[in-house]
Amino acid sequence: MSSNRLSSDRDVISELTTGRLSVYLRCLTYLESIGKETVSSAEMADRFHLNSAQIRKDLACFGEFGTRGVGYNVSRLKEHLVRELGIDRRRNVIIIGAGNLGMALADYRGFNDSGFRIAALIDVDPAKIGRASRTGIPVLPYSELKRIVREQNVEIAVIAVTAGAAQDVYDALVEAGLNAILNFAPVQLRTHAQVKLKSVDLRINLESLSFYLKGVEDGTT
Amino acid sequence: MSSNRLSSDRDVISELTTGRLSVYLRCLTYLESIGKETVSSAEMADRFHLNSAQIRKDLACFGEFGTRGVGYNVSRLKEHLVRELGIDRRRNVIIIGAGNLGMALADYRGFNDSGFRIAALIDVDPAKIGRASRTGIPVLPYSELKRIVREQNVEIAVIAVTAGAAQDVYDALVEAGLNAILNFAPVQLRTHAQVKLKSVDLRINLESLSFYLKGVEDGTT
DNA sequence: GCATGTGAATGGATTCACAGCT
DNA sequence: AGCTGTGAATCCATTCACATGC
Repeated sequence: MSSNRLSSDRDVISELTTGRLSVYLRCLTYLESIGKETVSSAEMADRFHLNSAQIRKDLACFGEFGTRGVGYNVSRLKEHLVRELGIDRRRNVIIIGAGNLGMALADYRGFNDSGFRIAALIDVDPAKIGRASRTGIPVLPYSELKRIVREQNVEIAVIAVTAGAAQDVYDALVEAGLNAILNFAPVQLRTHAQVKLKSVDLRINLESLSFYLKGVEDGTT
Repeated sequence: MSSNRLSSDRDVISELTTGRLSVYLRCLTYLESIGKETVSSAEMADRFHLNSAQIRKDLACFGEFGTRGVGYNVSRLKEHLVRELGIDRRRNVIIIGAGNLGMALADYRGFNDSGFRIAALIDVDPAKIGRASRTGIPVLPYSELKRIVREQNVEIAVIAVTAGAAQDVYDALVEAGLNAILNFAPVQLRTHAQVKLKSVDLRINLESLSFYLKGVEDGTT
């Protein structure tokens, strides 16, 4: 079993696992910033409240990175996760819909941070085109979508339009050659295989909280 | 087996199930709007692509609502889900952090829609206090948090502050008596039992897409 | 005949527990 | 002695398949 297995021979890694990898990365970045050189799975498990075996399993997907009896080297593991997550180079992102949400996302730290760059906002509204977000992300015309994607080497799109427009936008994005899309519109999109879609449904999150409160009221906890 | 079992004797219902209930509700609202009176689980399963048995199981959590050989009565089932999700009455929400994201969320349709009402934005910045979002949600001082929660009968809080401030805000919200919190800050909060927390981590979603793209590049699909 | 409601079977993900390395 | 890496065991969710009732 060669250590430092390359990512290309990884077996399918679940969505849940990759989400946790991001969490680990954030933790490691913090640990590195405070000068910690080594960390054990048990220690990380404490920090979030996770199970240490799960952390070891997650990390072991990519080869053996720890040292028995010692733990993991913080910097080395961090660098490795950065590479595995594919954010060791900058990826260009566009946001479709320059409304409230689109504008807010465009200026959001963490969207314009290591690994990602918002290249443009895109809208159909002539009144918005030519303007820019607070931090200076330009609003470009939807009609130019294909050209923008090509010329700016865009890899990821964020859908921040109304529910009614989302399916058309999704189809156009696929047509424009994008393979990764993050959707904020509250609709069930008819998806295209091969194109990775993640959806964030704000409304559902609120309803889930409401459901919880209802349970408390009814005494079901 | 009494039909129309009351929600109070439901067994624990998973997060995954309740998320789907929201989706079904949205679908039923649509079907009602186009005048459909009856729908089968198979029909709904088609619409999203889900398994019909799963839909039946999800719905059966709350008692028997369908008619064998016929399907579900759209209006009746919808009304029932609304009640089960606890949005048959208005719940007041506050948003902590009147930055880009907080402002966008305050004006977001679906946050100010059947079942929810944004009562206020809350911030520490004196320059923001007293102003309002585009749709008129007022920005109130963080120092008044407790009073606002009490007087406005607030049940849900949304954390839209920086990662650094989020833990303090979380603790203050719990202290103020809130039981349901939606967090947008990219941190692992040290949580308090009994308080329901949902987190939306925008950064993790982007990283997950990046990971997918990385896989495509490496030919792992 | 047709669609629900549900026990039984399957499939995944998490956790346990320990062998193996430092 | 300590901590990783991992098969085995457990837990939870989804799917199958069919008895039940309209």
